[in-house]
Amino acid sequence: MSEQNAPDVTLSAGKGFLPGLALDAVVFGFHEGQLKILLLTYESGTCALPGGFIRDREDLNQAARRMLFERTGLDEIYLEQFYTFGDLARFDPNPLRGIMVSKGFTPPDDHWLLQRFVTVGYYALVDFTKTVPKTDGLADSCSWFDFTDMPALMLDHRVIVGKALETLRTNLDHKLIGSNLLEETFTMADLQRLYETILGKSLNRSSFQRSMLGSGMLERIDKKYGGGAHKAPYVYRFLTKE
Amino acid sequence: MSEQNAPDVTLSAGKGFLPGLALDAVVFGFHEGQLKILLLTYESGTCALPGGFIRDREDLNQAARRMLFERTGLDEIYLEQFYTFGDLARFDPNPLRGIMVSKGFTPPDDHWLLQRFVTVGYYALVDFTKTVPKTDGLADSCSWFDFTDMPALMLDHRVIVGKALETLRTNLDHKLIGSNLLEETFTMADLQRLYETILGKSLNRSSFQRSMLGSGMLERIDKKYGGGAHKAPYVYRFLTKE
DNA sequence: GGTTTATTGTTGCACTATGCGACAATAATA
DNA sequence: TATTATTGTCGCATAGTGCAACAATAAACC
Repeated sequence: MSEQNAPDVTLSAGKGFLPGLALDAVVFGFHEGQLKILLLTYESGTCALPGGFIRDREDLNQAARRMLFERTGLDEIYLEQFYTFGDLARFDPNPLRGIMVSKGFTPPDDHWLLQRFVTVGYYALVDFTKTVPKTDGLADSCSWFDFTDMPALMLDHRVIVGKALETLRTNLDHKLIGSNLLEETFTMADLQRLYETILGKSLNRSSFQRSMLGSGMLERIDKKYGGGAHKAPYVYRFLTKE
Repeated sequence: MSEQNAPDVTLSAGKGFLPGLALDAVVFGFHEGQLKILLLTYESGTCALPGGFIRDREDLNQAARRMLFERTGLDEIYLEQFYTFGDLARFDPNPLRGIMVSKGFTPPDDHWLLQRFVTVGYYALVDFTKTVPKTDGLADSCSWFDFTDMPALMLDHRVIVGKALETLRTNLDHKLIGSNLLEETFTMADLQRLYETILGKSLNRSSFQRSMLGSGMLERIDKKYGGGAHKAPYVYRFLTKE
């Protein structure tokens, strides 16, 4: 749980929000051959997933979209709920208390944000180039990190990230994951690098090309010149935007 | 959400439980070629999924196991969380109020069970022959229904069942679903019937047999005599109990 | 301008997985 | 003893994929 939206939320005694329930999002991006993740950093030094709370009269999934819009400036994000984390062990008020104290606010022990929270995990796929990360009230910054070079995260957020990646991997073939992480047009090499990065293993080039072309998801558009001292690759676009 | 465990829970004002959060389980069984589902029936005529609440000092998944043990008498159940339902539209106190009234208890409008609940969905696979269904405080009975002949369900429970089946289908190959729904030993025809029932389509017999044997999951044990006027089939057992 | 270099698009071959049909084996029944 | 229904297995056609090879070619180099 990343109890953001402070100070308004911090001071509100939780009024207007569902009690004990939060949501956290693993926001994936892809840029220059690197898988990226959006994280909040705090003055106290810790890092966390962007998260939020659910309003009294708001769908759970809608709350996730609202929170993501606040963090990324993006509407119509590819978003999927993947798991709800409710272990008792994730109940530890200290990290958040430290953050609040470093912001000059010393909460009482029974502050609503310091109670036990169950959190619903979402993962989102966004176009890195179109995202405008924006911090929330408590955090110091909201920014991209290389997935392979992630800092330590608050509470069980690392576990949440792990499960998100796992889900992303198993969904890679069936859902239009590429079309949400890449820009409008891309080369076959771009697409393969994305797949290899997500799966964490290298793929055979000709097999990959054949299967992608055979799937009928791609439209070949142009040729891309200026890519280096070699044959110019075709540029593709996804046919099926869902 | 099936707010069971009454009357104790009903009258407790929700003390000792996480507020606004419930869990519901889609319990699958398989018997005589039929997929089964465990449902609660109420005096008021409605039916619902077995469900429960999470204690203050209890893991979410542990609460699901506890609730399932109470309903089925089974420990060590194959259990998987698949989705959390939090639409505002599922907030409708009337069905539950009706149930309580039919039990002779007229709750105030602000009764804790009549507030909005988010529910975490689980599906469970159990050995039909070993299950001893047991009702809870509010329900009239807890019993098996043919999956193909399910009554109308309370609130959005039908949607929950649908998503559970969907998850079950996609997991059918990768997880040891057969070993949890069948008895210790079975014939290849039994196993194929299970797969066909879950997938909702017929499979080619020889291909199915070849792929199952090729997977290395099965151990051939005996021959089963007395099955009819035909060649006796082999009896198999799953090698990998996880 | 000719040559080199790196990358791309494509094809052939081997291997595996699977749908489908066929056939012999066989346990109970008539 | 013959019949019947079901089972275990095999052969063939087809689709998908890993791997290697090869020609095409845009930029860089001399």
